[in-house]
Amino acid sequence: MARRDTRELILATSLGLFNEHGEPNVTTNLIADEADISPGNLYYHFRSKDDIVIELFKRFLARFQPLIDIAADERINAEDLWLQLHLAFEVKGEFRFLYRNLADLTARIPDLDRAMRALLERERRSIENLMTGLGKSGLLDASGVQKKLLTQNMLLALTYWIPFSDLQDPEGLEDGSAQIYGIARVLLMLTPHLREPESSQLTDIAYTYLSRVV
Amino acid sequence: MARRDTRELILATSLGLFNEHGEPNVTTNLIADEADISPGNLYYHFRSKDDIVIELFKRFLARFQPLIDIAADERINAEDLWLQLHLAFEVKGEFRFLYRNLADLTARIPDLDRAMRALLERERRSIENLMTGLGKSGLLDASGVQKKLLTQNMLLALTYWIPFSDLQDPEGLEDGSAQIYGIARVLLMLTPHLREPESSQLTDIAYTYLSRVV
DNA sequence: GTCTATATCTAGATAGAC
DNA sequence: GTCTATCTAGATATAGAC
Repeated sequence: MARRDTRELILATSLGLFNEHGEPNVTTNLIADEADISPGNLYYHFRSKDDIVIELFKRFLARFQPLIDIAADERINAEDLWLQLHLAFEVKGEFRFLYRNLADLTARIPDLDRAMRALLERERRSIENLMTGLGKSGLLDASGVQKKLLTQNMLLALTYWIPFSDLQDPEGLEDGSAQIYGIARVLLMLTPHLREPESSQLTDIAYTYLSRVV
Repeated sequence: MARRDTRELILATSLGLFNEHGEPNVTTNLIADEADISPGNLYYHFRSKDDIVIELFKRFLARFQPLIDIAADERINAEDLWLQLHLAFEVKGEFRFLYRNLADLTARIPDLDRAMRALLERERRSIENLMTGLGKSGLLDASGVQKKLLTQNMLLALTYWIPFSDLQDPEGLEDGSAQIYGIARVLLMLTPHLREPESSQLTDIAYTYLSRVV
């Protein structure tokens, strides 16, 4: 098999196994076995197991980073917000192993630690930008402290809803229903602080999508 | 040293190290070293490392279980709710290693998996009881779907705020400020759905406590 | 590029003396 | 009850043939 193909095969296999069993529970031998290659071959393509994790993280970042840069723009309507959340949860679901063992992975791999901290910070700023935009439009009614707590609550849901859901109902992530719940969850945090009619509009949109999976 | 003392010493040392470094990163040799005993002695008192984890979980449960049984009662005033949340976050902070590696610990230790699932379910019901009580008193204004999402959001924060906070600011858990934020965070989810004057009352209480740490 | 065989290392756990 | 010494298993990673 061509060099490129095997490398991609290893990555795809690793991602699947990592997501299913958790990264610490997946050995390099298992990856090789599942990919129908030898352990030695795996180490021809990757220097270490951490190297695989780092490469997967890069792929995740390439997909995810653009999504939060969009939100840094000023105005955003309800449909856009939904779509953006949808894409965000979708990508995080595809790379959910990263969030399942976040603390240990960052403790073990300094590069990942830096990158993940930076990413969380960007996400936080992205949410702040969103709220600032809503505030300027006179749509958001919340004090400074409320905004701060609200931001952290949304970030918490954006970070840990996927692992939390995985814990209780792993299948929900496969069929996409868990992602829908995640979106609705984040929107519900926001709507009580929005002025009408936007609050009701966003609530309606959330309910419409929710009705597909409930 | 008496049998009892050494056993307790091992547990206390393990808890400290687990919380600080994460359970997977703490070896039995390190525990023994830190406790100034031999590895062999450790295995005289505990059959396995998992045994230590299970015993610590039992201690956690003995502290935590009573807290959520209180909430299952009908009426609860704002001060009680605050106190209950405070105690809950305090205990979870003391045993935070359990939540940092929740998925892997439950995957590895079947007894812990069952117990943790049962605990999460009890917590969920406890929150539902709280909201049902508030609804009966005419204080809570939320639809069925909203209640469900709100419940899950609160449970998410109750489960993952501690690890999330640990990730960003480990010291906040030592001085207790992270716990205060956790409480305010959960209360803020609830207040937008409460009728006046209870909503404002609860918000004021949250702010009062928050002002101590901001 | 890929394989088989193996080195290395570390963790959990045990044996047996004291 | 506690120690020292050691076993064993399993994981990452490498060496060298093909």
